[in-house]
Amino acid sequence: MKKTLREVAKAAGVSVTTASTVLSGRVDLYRAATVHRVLKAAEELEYRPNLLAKALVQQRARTLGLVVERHQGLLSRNPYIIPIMDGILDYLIPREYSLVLISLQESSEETMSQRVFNSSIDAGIVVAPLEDSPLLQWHAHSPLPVVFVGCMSQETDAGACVDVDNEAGMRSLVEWLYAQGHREFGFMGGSQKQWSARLRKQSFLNVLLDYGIPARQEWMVEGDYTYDAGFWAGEQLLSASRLPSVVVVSNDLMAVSFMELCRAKGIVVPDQLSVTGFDGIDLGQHTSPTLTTVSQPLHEIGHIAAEWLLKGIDSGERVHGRKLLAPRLEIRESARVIQ
Amino acid sequence: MKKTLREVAKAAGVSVTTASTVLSGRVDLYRAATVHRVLKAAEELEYRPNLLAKALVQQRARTLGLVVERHQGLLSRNPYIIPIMDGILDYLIPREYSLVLISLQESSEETMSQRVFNSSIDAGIVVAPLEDSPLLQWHAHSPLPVVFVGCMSQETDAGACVDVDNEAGMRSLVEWLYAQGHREFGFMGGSQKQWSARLRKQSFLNVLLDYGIPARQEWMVEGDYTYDAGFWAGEQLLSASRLPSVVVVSNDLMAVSFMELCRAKGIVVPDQLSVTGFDGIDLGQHTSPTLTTVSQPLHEIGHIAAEWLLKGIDSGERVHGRKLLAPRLEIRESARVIQ
DNA sequence: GTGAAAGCGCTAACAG
DNA sequence: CTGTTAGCGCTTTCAC
Repeated sequence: MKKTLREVAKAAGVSVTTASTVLSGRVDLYRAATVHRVLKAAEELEYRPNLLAKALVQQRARTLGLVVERHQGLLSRNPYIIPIMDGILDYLIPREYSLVLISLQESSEETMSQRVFNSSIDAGIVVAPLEDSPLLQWHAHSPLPVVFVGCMSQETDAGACVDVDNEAGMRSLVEWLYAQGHREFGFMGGSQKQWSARLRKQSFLNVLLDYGIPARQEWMVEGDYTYDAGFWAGEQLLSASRLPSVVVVSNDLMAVSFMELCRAKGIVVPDQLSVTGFDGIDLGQHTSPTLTTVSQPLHEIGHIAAEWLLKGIDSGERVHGRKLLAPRLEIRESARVIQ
Repeated sequence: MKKTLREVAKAAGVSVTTASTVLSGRVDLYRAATVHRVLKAAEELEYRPNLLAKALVQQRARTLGLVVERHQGLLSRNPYIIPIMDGILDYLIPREYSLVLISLQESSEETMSQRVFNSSIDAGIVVAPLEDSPLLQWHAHSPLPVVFVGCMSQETDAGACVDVDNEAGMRSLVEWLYAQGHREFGFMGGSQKQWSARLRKQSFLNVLLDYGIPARQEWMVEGDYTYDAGFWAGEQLLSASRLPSVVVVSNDLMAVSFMELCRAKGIVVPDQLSVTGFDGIDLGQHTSPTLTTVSQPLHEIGHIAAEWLLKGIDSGERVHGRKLLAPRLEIRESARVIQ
């Protein structure tokens, strides 16, 4: 059924070594006639190399693992992962690497070891783990290269992370809002276990501080980045004695549901209340009003993560470094000028 | 560094065979003491089996491939794939199978063989290939089990497909529109190379026929399921001498951009024109107006495809059969009653 | 109950 | 230039 190298070698009348070498492209080592016989035999037999065997002997699976925790629900509920996947794949495909999806239902150390380090991957990309995730202790469990996306690894300098510059993004957004005349800021954050949520909140507060604007407690609420959170955290915020002029929401998904809540309550966005998001997911372009937000170069993040890992795999050197990519302020309809 | 079975065996003072057998769970074959020694050694050495080696010897990689063509662009542009992936993963994870993503930039027979059959998968799930895709000739190239999603395989009875019942879905939608008083139907189809697009269009026409409503040519346009197509195919439709009362769009993505086009042109949906979609992607719930559509049980489709394949792999029998899942009519805001 | 031996399909020294 | 030899780490008859 499935043809092996040995059969090709036999058909070509050469040794397995010769067949292997020729088929791996080092063609100049052999006589043209030999090369030709091998190539022809392989062609005729429709030979397909067994990558498993190759991986075993070379100790290299040519496969990366994309590890996502599912505390936030399914992939469908984490729309920002998809463009990252595209970026990874675009880099991997021409280099003949594969991507396996590792989705952790619960991320105990146990499951992590089982599912992540048992899988035959050469390296991993970990997306947005929570602060207490065992995934952050990756290197304590495995020598495999890893790049963290959407967070900074705890480890002093051993880790590698690529992320959007959350601080710069939040700053540019708030400064822009200030320039539009906003002076009363509400904020809906994400779980403080989420690295990006902490940074965004901190940065928001810093900018307010710079402007000498006090952060009013009843306008500060905390959700968990999920669609549902926009509603329940939103309810809390809207119950304040008075509304701010703008609510800065820490991610797009919550911003979208928060806008829906506003509509349901008869609060017109942006006329009565401005709302902004963060991430730049596609959805924000289709809501009404469209969402003013800070967009992440997600495709590029995936690309860079993959690039670093392949380099690390090839060189055998540890992958480390931190790269913060520039965010882009997307000015759309959900935030308005205050006279 | 990485511990092997041999080291475990040595540490436990048993043979590799014994260690292998014990660790594979057939514990009753050995003396309790032996079992215990092996287990303890494995634990202490933090032994992780090399799945590559296991796969090689068992001729089973415990991996499924999700194959998508990229004629429609990146994954980010095919939002319906994500819930399918979730469905597959939910089935695979507890069964210790992995999922690798195979995204074909161009699907010549060449790349298909290279990328699909070269990858170490035990079976494949092919999502919505075009009519002329070599992927449909899967069995001519490989004995591996495959399930087609979102299309029927050409092969007489050899193939396996799971899909939403496009005909029933379209019928229920059009019948509902008729019941709302609509008599003038426009239609924006997908590429006729796409199986689902053909079915949906045919079914649409059939229902009109049943009602004795003529299909007016200037109200029939064809896009290609992409976001952009909603605009260009939409332009064409809106240039008709007169507008229908409703435009039935063949997928949600085009319906969304078509609604945006209408808004840009000052045509109020649904007051001046009703619009409906098909697929039930999340986006449709967040547009304004929200999109009336026919939703597919995508998670279930993924689940069933994975289930069939694992059964096929285990039994060694060819996977075949066709399963059409019931669609659900989602009545939202974009289509209205005609007095 | 347990172990020796063979081999999955391939690559990589090392001879010749 | 080409072939022989030795494994990669594991499972699996088949003896003992």
